[in-house]
Amino acid sequence: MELYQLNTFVKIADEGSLTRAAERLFTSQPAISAQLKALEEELGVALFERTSRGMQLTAKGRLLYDQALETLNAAAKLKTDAQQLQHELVGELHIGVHTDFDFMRIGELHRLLHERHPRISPYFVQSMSAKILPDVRRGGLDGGFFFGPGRHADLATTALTEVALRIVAPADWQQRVGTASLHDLARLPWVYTSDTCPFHTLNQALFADVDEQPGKVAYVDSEDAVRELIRAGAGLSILRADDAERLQRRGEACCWDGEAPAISLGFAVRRQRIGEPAIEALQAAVRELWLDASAATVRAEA
Amino acid sequence: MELYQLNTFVKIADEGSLTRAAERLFTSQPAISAQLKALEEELGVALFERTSRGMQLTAKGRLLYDQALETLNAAAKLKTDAQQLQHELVGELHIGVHTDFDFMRIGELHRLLHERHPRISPYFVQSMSAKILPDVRRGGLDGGFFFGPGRHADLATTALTEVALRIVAPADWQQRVGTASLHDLARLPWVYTSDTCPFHTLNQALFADVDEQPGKVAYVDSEDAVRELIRAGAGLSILRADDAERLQRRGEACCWDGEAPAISLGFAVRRQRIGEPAIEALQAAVRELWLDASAATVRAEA
DNA sequence: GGCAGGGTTCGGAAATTCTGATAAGCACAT
DNA sequence: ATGTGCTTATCAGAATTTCCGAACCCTGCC
Repeated sequence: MELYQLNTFVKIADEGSLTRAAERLFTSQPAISAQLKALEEELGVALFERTSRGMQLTAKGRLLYDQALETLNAAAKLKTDAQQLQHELVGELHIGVHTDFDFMRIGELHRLLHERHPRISPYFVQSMSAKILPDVRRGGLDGGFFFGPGRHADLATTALTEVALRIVAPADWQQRVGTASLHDLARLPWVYTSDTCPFHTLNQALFADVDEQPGKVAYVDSEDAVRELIRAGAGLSILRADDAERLQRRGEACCWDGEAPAISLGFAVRRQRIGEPAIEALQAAVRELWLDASAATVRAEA
Repeated sequence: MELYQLNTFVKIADEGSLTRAAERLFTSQPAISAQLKALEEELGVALFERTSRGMQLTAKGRLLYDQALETLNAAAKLKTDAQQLQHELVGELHIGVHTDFDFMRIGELHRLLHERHPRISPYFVQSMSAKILPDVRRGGLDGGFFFGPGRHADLATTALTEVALRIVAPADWQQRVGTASLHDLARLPWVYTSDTCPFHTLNQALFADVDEQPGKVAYVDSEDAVRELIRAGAGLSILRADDAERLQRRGEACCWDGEAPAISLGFAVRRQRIGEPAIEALQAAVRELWLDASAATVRAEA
């Protein structure tokens, strides 16, 4: 039993005649006669009554007609859906996000992707720069944001912007930190997210001139934890300037007045996968969001 | 796009391998490779990712897999349903009933037919002997009950039973009718259902000896109307004995004490259609109900 | 009785599908 | 590195299926 047989079955029933059905199917009358005969034999049911004026559905034929139509409709839908999919991007994108979702404008990114490619399901996974880049390289993530240089032979990275940083301390350290020099700060206890964290690298660069290594150090595994330790008075840390100033406004921390270097925000995908439509779409959306002038304007207005 | 292609699509997806799918489909690996290729080209969608260890559904393939399965299931259901129908009787039977449904045990007949042939829809149409037989001959009815001889070259009739009749009169005619002779009755007004009604013929036979024709006559078109006219005091009529006696018990009529001939109850189908399974089934059910000893017993017990 | 319009059957042609051998790619073990 | 074992892709020719055109049969109608 094949679809073309069901189709001729339905057409014969609609037309009530082999001859007319043959015309509508652009074939010869004996051809569809044979198709129908084969179908009837396979089903073991006489679908039509042959009269001298054409073909008339039998009672059984009428019962099966609806099911034939259903089957054909299911097949037709499959085909049109497939051809719809032809030029669409479909699938999942796993995207590593290394810091606050709102700062990273993940909502906007999601909307952008969904508008252009409604059949792509993005998964945003919170992680750290230090874990995101290896995950992208290994294929666990399709793309990811990161701080720092991010130089890898097999990663294609896009520099998005520079993010201002500040050195923050617990709120009641205002006295100790206010006028301190870098040299002074180095003696105080520090908190990092991990030793592969780009902030850590940055820090070491910061103290390269000062030949003094930070005193007591705590390692935690998220920026949330850093903020918490600062609130708890554990030590200094480097945070995004906006983050730091918000803490200060709330009285949960104080900022060191001196210069802290900016860090570059980037987005990485595997170099090997460049050319894949979904990867291209992802990169395009990220670039549009962070680099495109018009998008930036929209953001400023919002 | 054909069902066999959808089937191999699904099988490949299930097995994750062309080779294994080929085995399950009892064909060669190149054959299904070609089938899949043709399907993918027609849909314009890559359904699988070819890896060195087999075939893996793409995201689009996964979306279309369900629809392919649905289509195949619809087709499979069509086929099994057809093969189910193969040995079933399907269709409508229009059956003419010329007198009370309960007396004709139409409920039992329906139950009998439905048990044996659940896909047959019987339509019981109330009519009169005089209309039923021509309708059966013309094909408007598939079968019908009738009173009287029912001799027709193109009808196959089954004699079911003899039905006792009685002559009834309005309740307050007790005096006029009680000891009357046929000769007396002939002078009184009569009511018939129609002049082609077998009762009418019967009546004329009844008065053949008596050379006196019934006096005033009313024609109506149903037994209900006859009963109504008797209640209204319009005239005499012939009714089934059970019917007549029931009227008498209720005080709505009185019965003439003399002999009234019985009339034969028959069932007719077109002779030409003997051999058609549905017609045979109908005849069989009617005969079983009216002629079969065991069925008669059951009726007596009930 | 002939005609027209319908469906069926037939042999040969055309198209499709299948097969078996072969090639080529990848993973894993040696 | 090399070989082995697995996979899928491709090809030419064989096998099968489907199709066409011409016959034929049946029925209803003139």
